[in-house]
Amino acid sequence: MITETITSSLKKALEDLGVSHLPSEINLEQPANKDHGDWSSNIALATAKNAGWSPRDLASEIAELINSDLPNGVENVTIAGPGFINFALSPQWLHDVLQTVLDQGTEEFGKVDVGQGRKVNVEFVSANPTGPLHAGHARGACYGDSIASILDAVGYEVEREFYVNDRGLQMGLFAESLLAFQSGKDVPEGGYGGAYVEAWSHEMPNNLSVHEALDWGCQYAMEDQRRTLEMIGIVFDTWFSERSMVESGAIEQTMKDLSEKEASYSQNGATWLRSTDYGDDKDRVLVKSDGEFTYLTPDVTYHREKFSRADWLINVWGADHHGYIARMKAAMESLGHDPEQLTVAITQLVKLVRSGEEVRLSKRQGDIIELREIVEEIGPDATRFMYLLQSVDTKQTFDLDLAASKVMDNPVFYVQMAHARIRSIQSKAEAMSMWPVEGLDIDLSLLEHERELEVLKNLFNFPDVVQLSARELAPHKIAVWLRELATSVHGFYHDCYVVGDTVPPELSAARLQLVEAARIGLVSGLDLLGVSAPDSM
RNA sequence: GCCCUCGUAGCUCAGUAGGAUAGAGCGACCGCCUCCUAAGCGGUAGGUCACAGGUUCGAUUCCUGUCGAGGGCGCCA
Repeated sequence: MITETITSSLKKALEDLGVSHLPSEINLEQPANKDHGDWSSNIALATAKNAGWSPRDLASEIAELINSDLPNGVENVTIAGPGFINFALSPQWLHDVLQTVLDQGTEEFGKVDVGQGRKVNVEFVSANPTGPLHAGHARGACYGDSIASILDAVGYEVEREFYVNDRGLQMGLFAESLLAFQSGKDVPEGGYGGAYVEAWSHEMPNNLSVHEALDWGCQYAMEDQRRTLEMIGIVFDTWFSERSMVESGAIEQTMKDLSEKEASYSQNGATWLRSTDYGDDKDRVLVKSDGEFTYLTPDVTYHREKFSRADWLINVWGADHHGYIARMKAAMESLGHDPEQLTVAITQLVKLVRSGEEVRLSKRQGDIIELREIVEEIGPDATRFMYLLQSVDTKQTFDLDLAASKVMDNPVFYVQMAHARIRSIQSKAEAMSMWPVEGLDIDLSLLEHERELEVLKNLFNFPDVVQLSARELAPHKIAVWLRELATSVHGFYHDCYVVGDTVPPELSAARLQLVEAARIGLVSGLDLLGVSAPDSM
């Protein structure tokens, strides 16, 4: 690859000049400014001081050495600014990129093997089975599914998991609320009064015990949530039941083990986790003085169970749960697990805006905005793309009008449109028997238009973007890259006619190759976000 | 009081394992269709990267502090 050629030429020049103390890796970057060449190195700036040179002199010597024996594909080397070394390349390297993309196709392009088959468990959504999924669940749902896809692409063995809180106080209240609605009584204190509870209660068979109503309600809610998630293409491998850990005795076992490791103690009639031993602010109650578990205890058991199935655990939690991280890590550490192998990704809140006004999510009134409503309003693709467009570290303002609009302002349509245009070109070429191209000699060196090279540069970046988004668990980097690729595709489309009377057949053939590579790029990126690539808009 | 995530163009947001003149979309203004989707392309205007120190050849990026926004600090989940 060309970048390796450049770095080895830099290394050789540095050796020839007697510069030691090289950094472990020589980094190259693509300068924003085209006057600075195709690739740039700051190695002279980084090493000059130790070597006793001025950065600019060192850069100048390096450039002279490389210029005297230019590596294949490099046209010239110049220095600029405080001591940057800039490489101008012939377009050949981009034609190589094109060929690689075509050879790899959508199955391979952008995939690498940094995970090496290690098992990662991504737990997300995990909403209580006491009602439909609402807007607040959506960001974590889209995010969790996308990072799972990205980790899969970089070689991890991924399990998507939903933790079902099918026992405990909330479930009891939910069951009683269903029964109350069914028999026309008042909802119990702290119960669920939403309109959906009343609607569901009419579906429920009569004369159920509280226990039976709980089972029924849990199943009904899970089924409702599963269908909603399916609407946006999210399918879980595992739905893990909290209750199953009571029945199997796993929770009791965990209590016993914590006690044996002296990670827990009794005080004031309750059992406490000694979480301050591992950096938590205060110790936490595991078993209340009334004998009931707190929510923490099954959850600790659950995480421990997950560790028996995976090498790396990722939890996607909302910002309101961040205070919970320390105690969970402390619990895992006291049970002998490495807290570094538990990653908690926090998603900040989303503010929904419609007609320029914030959509209030008032759960107390029961008038929650259901995720289903959003998907029905704007469609699954817009739902996923809009949620993933932005870093989950920042509060998001989600404009429902924009997401629903079928105009260029809408990023998802902009990207999908690029794909639709490509398919349009391909079907036209197909009708003229120019595509697919078979067995012909295709001269990719005909591709030297600025717009063509721009598309190829973006394609070149994709594997790095995938790795970076995996390392940082940041799907928005994929979304941003897709917008850039789409921009270059629209520019190419505008300035470079592919199939037509005015285009020489050899150029058409070469451009059709580029079009196919761009298609592979768009499909590959969209796939990681769970967004479709339609043939027409 | 302590902890977490933020503060970048009028708006919505990228960018930062330290790099050259800080980017995109929208909105505003000005151009571009006999031909593959004008659902597009190009250009102009718009910034003390919240503020103040520090480290560095170089800081929007790293460190400290201040201010501002949201979230968290339960024998609730």
